[in-house]
Amino acid sequence: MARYKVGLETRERILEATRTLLADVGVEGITLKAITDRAGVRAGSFYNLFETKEEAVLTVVRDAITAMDPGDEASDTLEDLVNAYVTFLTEQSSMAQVYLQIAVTTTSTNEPIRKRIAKGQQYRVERFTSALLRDVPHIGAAEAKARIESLIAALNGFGIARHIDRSFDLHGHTRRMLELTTAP
Amino acid sequence: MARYKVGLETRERILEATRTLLADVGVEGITLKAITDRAGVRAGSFYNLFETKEEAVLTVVRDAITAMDPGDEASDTLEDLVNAYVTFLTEQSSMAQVYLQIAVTTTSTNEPIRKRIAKGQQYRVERFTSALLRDVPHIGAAEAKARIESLIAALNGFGIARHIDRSFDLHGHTRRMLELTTAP
DNA sequence: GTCAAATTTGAGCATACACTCTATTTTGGA
DNA sequence: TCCAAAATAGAGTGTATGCTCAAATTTGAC
Repeated sequence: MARYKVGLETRERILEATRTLLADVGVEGITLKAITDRAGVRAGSFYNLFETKEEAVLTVVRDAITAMDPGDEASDTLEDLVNAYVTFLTEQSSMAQVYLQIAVTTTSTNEPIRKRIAKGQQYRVERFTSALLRDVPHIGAAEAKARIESLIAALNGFGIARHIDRSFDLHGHTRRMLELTTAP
Repeated sequence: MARYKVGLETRERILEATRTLLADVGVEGITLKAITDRAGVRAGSFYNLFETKEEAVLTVVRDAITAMDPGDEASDTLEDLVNAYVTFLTEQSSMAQVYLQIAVTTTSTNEPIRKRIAKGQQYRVERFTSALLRDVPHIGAAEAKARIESLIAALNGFGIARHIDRSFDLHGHTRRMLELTTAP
């Protein structure tokens, strides 16, 4: 448990190294050597701060899931919410990358994590649905929710498409999807 | 190189074991022991057929990418193409799962594979765009392509959403997305 | 049934891996 | 400056991992 300032900084360096390795190389590239090399520390330092390598990886995974959770601002329009999500996908790219990887690879052996992700997605659906109903109240709650579920899943698909092909027009497709979702 | 019938069958068993392990456990669970246990063979048999573990994994990856490639039928409607894709996502679930995992985790170190996936996606975009233009010719080629890119990325996002949450209505959302895409 | 080719087994090898533990160095407060 | 707590380095340990290789078994054609 880090107490001193240098320990806290080392911890953060280790987590950042783990995160960028996950994003860059994938889970198979996560060895202790790769983490410590990237963080600029040695094994002893690592184990002073984390009990196991697994603990560091799980911390990064939890951070990524938490980072993808919507904030609690009460006054956002759907457009603001969508743009914030897309901005996150593009600007926090290693965090978003870790999140998408987890979302795809989470298996029955990782049931708690899968549920955590599903819960975050449901929360996002609720928040985006509320925002949509403020914009177009007459479409009804069930229709609004269905539209938002499509929207959010599509945005995740757009994030992946952009990863595969850098020329994918993430903002253009987001705008199109937003127009279709908010159509009266 | 398998010559006898039993060798060919063993090879297929090994590939299937590798594929289902990738889908079930992810790349970190791919050890030689896990593969051979699941395939019901021993290490020597494995290495009679594959030079390295990596070769077996890459073969499975390539098979998954190839399986996701659209077929060459010339007369399909967009609805047929979309339904075939979605059926594949749901019924060939370990193959689709491997594909989505590869798509998300492919990194700069796997540039040839990323390009292979991007090429397959582009081909799918072309085929689906042609089908859309047969349905609604007046929207123009650029608009049709943009709509199809959104559609395909969204379908992939739907596949992931269903993986996270089994209650995600894949067919319902697909239908909605298809209607929006084909709107005049 | 025979027999050469193919396949399979499994003991063993080298090494990468996660981790321990002790000596040394650094930090931070008095 | 002192000193206890915290942090760090790195040699070493045990084991999991990918793979080799020779003996044994099976396959398939004649």
